[in-house]
Amino acid sequence: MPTTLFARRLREAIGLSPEDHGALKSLRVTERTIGNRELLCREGDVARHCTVVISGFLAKYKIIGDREQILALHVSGDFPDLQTLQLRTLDHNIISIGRSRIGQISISELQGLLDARPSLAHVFWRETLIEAAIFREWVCNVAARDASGNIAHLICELAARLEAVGMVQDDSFQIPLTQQDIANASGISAVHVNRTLRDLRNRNLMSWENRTIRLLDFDGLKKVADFHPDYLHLGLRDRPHR
Amino acid sequence: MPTTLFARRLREAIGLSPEDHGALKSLRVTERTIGNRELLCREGDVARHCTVVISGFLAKYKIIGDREQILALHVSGDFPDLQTLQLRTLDHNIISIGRSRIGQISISELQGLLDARPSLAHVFWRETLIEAAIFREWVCNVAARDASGNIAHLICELAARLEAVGMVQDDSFQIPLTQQDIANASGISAVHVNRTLRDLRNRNLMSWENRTIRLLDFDGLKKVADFHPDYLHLGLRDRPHR
DNA sequence: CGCCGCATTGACTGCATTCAAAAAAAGTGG
DNA sequence: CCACTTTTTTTGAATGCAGTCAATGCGGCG
Repeated sequence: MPTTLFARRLREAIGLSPEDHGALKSLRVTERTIGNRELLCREGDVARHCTVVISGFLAKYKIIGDREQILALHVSGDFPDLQTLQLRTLDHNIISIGRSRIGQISISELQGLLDARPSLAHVFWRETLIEAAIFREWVCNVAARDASGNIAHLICELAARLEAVGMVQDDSFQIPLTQQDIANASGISAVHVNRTLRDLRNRNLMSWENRTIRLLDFDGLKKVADFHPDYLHLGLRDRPHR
Repeated sequence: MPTTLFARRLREAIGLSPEDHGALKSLRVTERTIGNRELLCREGDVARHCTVVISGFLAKYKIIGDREQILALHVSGDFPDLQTLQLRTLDHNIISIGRSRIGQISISELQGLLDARPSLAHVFWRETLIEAAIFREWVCNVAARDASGNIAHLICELAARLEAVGMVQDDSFQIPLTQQDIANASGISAVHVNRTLRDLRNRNLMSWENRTIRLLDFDGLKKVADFHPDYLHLGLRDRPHR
């Protein structure tokens, strides 16, 4: 059950085989709720289980000097810490933004499943590659785009990823991020984030009230962001070679 | 032969098994030289072979508006495009900086080897995870560090990665990057890169002449960069779980 | 020898940061 | 449910770091 959204996204993208789907569903998953700003794991930790996001948002971040740099956001159906299957120690912190529900799978059990089903291992490897592609785009965001492009891109990406798991309705979706979080993600000061959001609002591209983002003009927003969703590899067009 | 440096790095890090090492060496590799600024592959391409860097430097980049954002640098022993084993189309360009020598392996042959040897597939997956960790640190660089920290970190990372394949001698190593390249990598203007390098030089942390970087005070440079090499997962300390 | 790409420096500009303070919203406990 | 506290958002004003523009110097290569 907790891996349903993950399977859904994969089915759209690569046509996950029934056997692999079944194997996924057979995993024993312990559900847990974590509160707002609660730390799921810490830099230097040695992980014992692997996490899947059931609902809510997780953020990866590192402390750099006096800044708290957000490196990635994870939504329902994501596996934020696949890394721990191969690399012993975590090199970043993971926190919940808002209240989240997660599933935890024992690493050894998952390891066993992947050994038994190499095709499933490939699916997880593929996830890692997509996460890397998202990091690359994130680098472009913070390094090359101006404030409005940067933030618009962040919103477009979240919209596309939430859409892929059916969490966008009426061009709207919920996010519990504060403007300070956006600042920590984009490398822009919180004050300037506020001004930039006002700008996007005034141009009738989007609204953001009550933790709900509404895409008033998604095409316009994509244009500002220079957003091309190919890097998310969500569509059927981009199946793996096998 | 062309995978020797790759194997060397892995042996240090995870104690690559003799069988996997042998399997790697058995791969048929076509060597090629590519000239300075020559494009190895382009965004949107469908790759037919997988690349290993034998010598020289490759850079991944994307065009964002009027900027050319460098996303990653690859040195001897790296596989820059493992992604193509799982994701059909490239989402970035790869170029040679300076003259490079690369090896090309047919994707289907490599795919076959990985299917036959799941433990080797794990090794490549692990490589992907480390690349992702490097991207995360890159995000910190461009988003959270100031100009001198950013550039110092870039140099520290290159030093550590080149050291791992034995390409640092006398605290010195060769790089063919121009200051404009550093600018494209770090999101800083070329003029400011120049000033920042002068600053690092004046503080007797490093020198950079004739395409050779000399680490005059590596510890001091690490301090400026806030460099902690753990994320590179180079040491024996961080073996995978299996 | 002359060209061209790269590095270097100065002067000016401007965008984003910082500081500060008020308004609004959200959370908390009686 | 209301009063109180805390967090978040919003705005203004001043500052400063890094960007742009432009000119010169340097060095390698044909």
